[in-house]
Amino acid sequence: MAQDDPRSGKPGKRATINDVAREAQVSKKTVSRVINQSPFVKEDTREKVNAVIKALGFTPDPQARGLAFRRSFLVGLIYDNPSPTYVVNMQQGVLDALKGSGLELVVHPCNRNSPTLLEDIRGFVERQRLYGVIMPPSVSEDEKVIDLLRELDCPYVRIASVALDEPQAMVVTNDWIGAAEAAAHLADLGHKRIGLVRGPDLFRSSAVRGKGFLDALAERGIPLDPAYDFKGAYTFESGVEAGHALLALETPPTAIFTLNDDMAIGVMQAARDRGLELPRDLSVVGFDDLPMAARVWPNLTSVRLPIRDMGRMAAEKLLAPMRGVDPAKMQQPEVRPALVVRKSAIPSV
Amino acid sequence: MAQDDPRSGKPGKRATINDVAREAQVSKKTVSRVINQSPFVKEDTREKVNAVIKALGFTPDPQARGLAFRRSFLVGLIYDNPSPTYVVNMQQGVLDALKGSGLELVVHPCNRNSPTLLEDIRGFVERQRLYGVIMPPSVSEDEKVIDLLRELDCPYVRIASVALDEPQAMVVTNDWIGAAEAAAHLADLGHKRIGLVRGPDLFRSSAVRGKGFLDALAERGIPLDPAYDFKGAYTFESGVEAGHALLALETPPTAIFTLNDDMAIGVMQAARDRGLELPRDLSVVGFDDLPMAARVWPNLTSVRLPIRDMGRMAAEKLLAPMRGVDPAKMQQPEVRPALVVRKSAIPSV
DNA sequence: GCGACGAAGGAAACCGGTGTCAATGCGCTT
DNA sequence: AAGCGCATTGACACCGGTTTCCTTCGTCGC
Repeated sequence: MAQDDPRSGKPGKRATINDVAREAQVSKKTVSRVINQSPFVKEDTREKVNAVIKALGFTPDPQARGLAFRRSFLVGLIYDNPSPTYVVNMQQGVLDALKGSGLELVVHPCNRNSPTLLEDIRGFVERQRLYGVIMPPSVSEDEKVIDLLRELDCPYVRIASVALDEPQAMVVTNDWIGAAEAAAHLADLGHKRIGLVRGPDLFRSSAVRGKGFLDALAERGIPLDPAYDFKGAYTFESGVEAGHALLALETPPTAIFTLNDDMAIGVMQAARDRGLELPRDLSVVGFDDLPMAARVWPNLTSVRLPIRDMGRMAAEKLLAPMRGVDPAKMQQPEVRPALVVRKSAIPSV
Repeated sequence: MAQDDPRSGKPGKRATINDVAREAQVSKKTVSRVINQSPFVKEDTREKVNAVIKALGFTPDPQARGLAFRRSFLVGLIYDNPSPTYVVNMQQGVLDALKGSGLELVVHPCNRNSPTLLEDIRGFVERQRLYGVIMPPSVSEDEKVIDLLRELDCPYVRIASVALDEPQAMVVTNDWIGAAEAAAHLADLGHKRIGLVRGPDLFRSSAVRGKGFLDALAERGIPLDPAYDFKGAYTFESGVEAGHALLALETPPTAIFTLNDDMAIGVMQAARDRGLELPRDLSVVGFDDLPMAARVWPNLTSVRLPIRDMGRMAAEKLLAPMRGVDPAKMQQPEVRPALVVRKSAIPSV
């Protein structure tokens, strides 16, 4: 029957809903019902329409659909995380989940310090009528941004190390346990004098990881000398600084746990600058397990977060309504970090 | 006058073109003309309309506009480059150029080895009616993909180390000169036995960089021992392999140039595994200048490509028609890599 | 046998812009 | 003064879907 249609097979022309309707001898509204899985279509009709859709290779136009729906089929990824690895893995995870859903991913980096942050995001979300937004830290921890999204009535999912929102709008990572495992690892290696290099307060992860570390040490009866507690900035440079500061102490630590990998590598750099041999003279453990961690010498022991999975889970939460899943009833798989033991931390002498 | 409009100031309702038309007492077509910078609008009218647009905070709906234009306001970034740093920097550059244009960036990773690559891209481009596409290597070098985009009548800009297309559809990087500078650097340091670790043939950059290296050495009368010419895979692991292969030779090279940083770091790893001390026993130079290059020990001398700028330039080429610039007449700033000298290459003993 | 009701499907308006084409008004020519 | 050409503008259909509302039909209860 397709050959009765003068336009079938003609390349360069996309089939429209009207073509399908004509070919299937139904109204376009019925085709629309089939597309949108309306339950008010007889089984026969549905099959007939689906057959024509397949024969014509029809795909509904997202723009037209979006116009009518007053909502686009675009998911925004709003991020301010400076780590390329983090961003790309997160994107990948989100795309994994979006595959086949008809949604596309629009990336939107932002700067939390910018005075125009809110206008910027408002413009983006409002103009594009986003289907939803996914945000990793630290922008996910900005309540002003969240308030804005609520005002704009834009669904969102936040990724963070603390449950800041209702479960269906959050993917929570258990950074606490990751840091605790790292601390336990160092303690088990016999270290007593363990330094801590934190991140900036702007990141909730810094506080959570720090607490995990302290709790694990406390459990083992190892105190944290306040002089061993250094506040860094999650940057390589601040790691170098931290390394020098801690290693210059009269009785320096025999091991240092940094709350991210960039700082760990900075600490290693500082140690080497000071003539120490690694890992003999200093054990180091990081957090994030960047690709770099496996490349530096000595290979860095670090805590890995399943970032891609986190992105996928966030997107799945966003899609839950579309899939007819009650988001409140979605299982909440815990995101557990894993300690990746390499060579930068060895038994204390 | 805005207060005459009962809807002005009402939050939650976006102003439409009809609101503007009513308020400005013109037809919506005229408003449309103003939006689209049509020259057939009297100056008075244009100003009046613009005033109302500003007063109402009107922004045209990209979906509606796209529907009428039969083209969306989305730019696709189709990539298969495995390096997160590369991808994120490229994204940033593209976004730099897109800022204020009303276009958004949709990311679309792909796999050149996938049998569904073409269908995948076709679906993406056709369904979204993309405004244009930007492609970095290696997918930018896939002529099947390019043919497809031409068939779909989708504007594109390719980024590559070889001029594969018309100038307005290309951003060409001069990888040749980057590699030549690296080779010259090693030669100037007194090295005579210099090894080369290439990338896979799938990447044109590998051939171009390799040629730059060979040309520079030839110019200095230094031959490349075929045994020193190793074909890697642009991966860390292949770098390790290359390092072992070259360093196991009876008279191993005193310096190794790898065509990317991942392999350089692999070579360094292999050297260390074999008991060599770096950089004393082996000089290494890489290409890409990943963030990692400045972190590893010894800090890696490498060739930096301005990836963000490349992304920006590519997007600017895509935008040229919209901006009324004749793309053939755009200046073609050459993308020159720069050798970043660090500590991994030192004078030959 | 008849009205009520729910399922199934269709006609027309609508989402918010753009294209087409004709109408208007103006200055200038002849 | 009529005619002409150009700059400006608007009416209306259209882009490709969805929503609203209405019709039709088969079935059920009384």
